[in-house]
Amino acid sequence: MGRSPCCEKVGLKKGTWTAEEDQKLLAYIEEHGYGSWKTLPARAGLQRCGKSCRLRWANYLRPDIKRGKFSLQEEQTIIQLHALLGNRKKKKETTHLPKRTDNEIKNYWNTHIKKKLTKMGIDPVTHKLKIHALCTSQSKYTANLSHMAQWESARLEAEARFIHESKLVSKPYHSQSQVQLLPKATAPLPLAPPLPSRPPCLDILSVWTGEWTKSAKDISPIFNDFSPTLNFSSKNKFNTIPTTIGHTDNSSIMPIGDVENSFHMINGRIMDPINDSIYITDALNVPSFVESFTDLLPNMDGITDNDVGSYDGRSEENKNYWNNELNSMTLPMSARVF
DNA sequence: AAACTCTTCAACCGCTATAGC
DNA sequence: AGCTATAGCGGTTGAAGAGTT
Repeated sequence: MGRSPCCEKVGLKKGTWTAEEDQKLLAYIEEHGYGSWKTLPARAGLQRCGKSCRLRWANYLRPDIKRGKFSLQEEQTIIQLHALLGNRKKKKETTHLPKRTDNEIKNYWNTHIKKKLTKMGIDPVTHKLKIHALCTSQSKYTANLSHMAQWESARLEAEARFIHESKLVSKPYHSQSQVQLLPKATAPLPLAPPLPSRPPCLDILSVWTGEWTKSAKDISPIFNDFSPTLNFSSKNKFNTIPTTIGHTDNSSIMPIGDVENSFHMINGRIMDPINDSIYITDALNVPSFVESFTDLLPNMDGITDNDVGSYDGRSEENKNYWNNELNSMTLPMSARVF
């Protein structure tokens, strides 16, 4: 009762659309607009069900659709969002790729990205290591990639929490972080919750970028010495590097500049592997986490690398997006990874 | 050049969510 | 509150083209 009969049941046409049908649908929508898909086919003179017309319009005839090969930027956005949101959020992905249809994104994920991740030894569903991959001749390479995929997945979860927590703690602790800039003789800092900075880390997307231009054979040597600790590098264009970091006892404020350092992440804090002490990032020099993270989720159509520097105007919109996303997302304790 | 296999992607299916009565 | 109509989503299918033998 509740469902409208399908095309088959009412004897309507199915299958590939003809140019003539397209023309009829376009002409009708241009004149009357779309909506009320149930009655539209009859009024437009089409032997199709409304659902078929709606899909044809949404996935093919709509004038603002971008066609052709996906760009690296688009691929990265899809992977990033898939890692965070999973399969059931194609609609969210289309909001970041407004000129691509959900069907196109879904197809591209299934036929290209999923396959490529699998080839790299990464489970496209969990973004984690596929056990059997370790048995292959490229075991070290695939293990490294998988390791990074797990870190990426864990990082995304942690970052989502950071946003949430930052909404609660960022203002009260701003003054404390400023104390860090004072000379060593000032009062010791209290232990603060992690500030909403984005720790630099290896990024699976960087590997993906490499895959665009290099074969696995070419890039595998880079990861031969990959260790269980995060390898921080300022060379990654996606990372925002804090200019200073310091111990919680304020005994030193250590500039890191271009120096590569290895740290552990424990409970969302950056840990010194030698002293096992906690670093606090300099909030004055680090963009808010929301700003740095949402830089990974650009609506970049038509925007070149040169434009990125003046792209700050979107941050407010993106903050709102991620706030909404977090409000709709629950992060159980079991999901905590650090 | 023919037969076969693989890949891609438009279109469909079946389900859920939601609005309106 | 319950029913119906409609929109929209994820999963799947199959035709067509590309690639391989």
